[in-house]
Amino acid sequence: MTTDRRTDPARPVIVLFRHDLRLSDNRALTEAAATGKPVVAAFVRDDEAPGGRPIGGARRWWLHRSLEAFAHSLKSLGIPLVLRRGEMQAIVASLVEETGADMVVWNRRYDPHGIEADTAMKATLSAADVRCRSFEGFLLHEPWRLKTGSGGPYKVYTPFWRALLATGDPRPPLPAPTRLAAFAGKVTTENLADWNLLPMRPNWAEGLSAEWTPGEAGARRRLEDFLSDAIEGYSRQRDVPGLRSTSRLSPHLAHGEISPFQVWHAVRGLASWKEDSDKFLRELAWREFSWHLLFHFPGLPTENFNARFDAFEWRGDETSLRLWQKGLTGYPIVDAGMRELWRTGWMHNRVRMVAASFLVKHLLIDWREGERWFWDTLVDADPANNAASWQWVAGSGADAAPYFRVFNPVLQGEKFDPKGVYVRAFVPELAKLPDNRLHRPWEADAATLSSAGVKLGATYPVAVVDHQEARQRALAIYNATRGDE
DNA sequence: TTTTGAGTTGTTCGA
DNA sequence: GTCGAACAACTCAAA
Repeated sequence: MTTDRRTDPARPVIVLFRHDLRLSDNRALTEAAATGKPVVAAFVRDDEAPGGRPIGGARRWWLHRSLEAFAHSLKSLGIPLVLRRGEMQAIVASLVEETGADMVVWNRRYDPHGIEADTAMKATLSAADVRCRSFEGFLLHEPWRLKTGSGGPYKVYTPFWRALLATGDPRPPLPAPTRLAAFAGKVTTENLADWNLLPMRPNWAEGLSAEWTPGEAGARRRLEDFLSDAIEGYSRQRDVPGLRSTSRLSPHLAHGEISPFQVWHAVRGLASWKEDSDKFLRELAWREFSWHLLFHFPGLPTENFNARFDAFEWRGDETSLRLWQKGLTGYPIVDAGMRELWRTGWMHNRVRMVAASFLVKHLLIDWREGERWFWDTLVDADPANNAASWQWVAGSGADAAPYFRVFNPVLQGEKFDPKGVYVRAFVPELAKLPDNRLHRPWEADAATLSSAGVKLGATYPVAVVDHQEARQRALAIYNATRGDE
């Protein structure tokens, strides 16, 4: 990969940005700075190119804001951000042509389309005698490096985690470059506004704006807040959706506004709260595991990891799918989660499991439908975590939940949101119900309902399925799927 | 090659 | 109310 080919110091180096919209701990950028060559910074978007998967609505909003922030940071170093979209290979070839660059650097991607596109790009560039260098930065461990004793990829999380720990601490993060040589020539850029990433009418992004600050500075602040406010007690409180007890770093990581190296070392460096920081680092390692799986099983977002599930007879019930999407299932914890997702572009992890399990096991709707909905609505949607987690819940995935594990939405609600802080925030029409009926409004007597202003079937839906019946149905079908093959 | 131990996140039932 | 067992086998990872 690395050649000894010399480059001409007067000719520029192109730095490609994709999922790494940050200045600090950005190896490609640091290496470019170290050459002393003039730098051309380009964000190239190929999700809409053939073979790509267009990013969803929530990520479009995020990307717009993140690019604004990133362009601003680069500008403070005297470098404009060039925006292009299309096929990676063609765009970069034309950038080389326009600028006379003799070197291109980037941080690696790990999704199947990204790998393919970058491989093709590299071949084109190398054939044209342009020096290429690619770097790590999105993942702590290159997915091809961690192997089981017999040389294969890991399919179970715990051995993966142990192997990850056994390789020692990942490299420390790099500081942001303090100076970059600007490229004197003119490079045309597309207009961010022309990408139409922001929703217009209706503007559903207000809730997203209220919750998130996309960009490197926002990511850093989120990490600092987490370290000062929430890491202590994380192992116990992370499951309580009514507390701000998780890091909420996922969308920042997905866009590369912060790197896993930065997160790892910030948390690893904490002297106290060992149990809590370990627990959190295990979560970070789940992200690694999902990408490891996607790398080795590129079909993960669309195909059952466990082929036995190909015979599973999902119900294609459009009506209940819509109710689930809108947060109108009649189960308060599920509805709160789905509405949090719609309003803020994010959902608490515990509630993701409950809501996902509900779609798959109570409604018997194909996990791919859920995956698609999350892809469109999550600001942190990525092909690895989203697919791996859905398959995990469905039981078709690697190291998956056993089929008989059917979350009871009432018990989950009462256990993790006992005071109803979460449900009341997102399902205000139930807010006046007492705690002991909040997660099971159908058991409230008429007086309680009426004094709370709740009329089932009118102000809040009647449950779309009965838990016990749905559970029995799921167990029967899952059971049948297991045997015959 | 064979064997062995283990495997994120739960629910329900009956003692 | 609390507690332990059953739920079911299967596959993975490593010795």
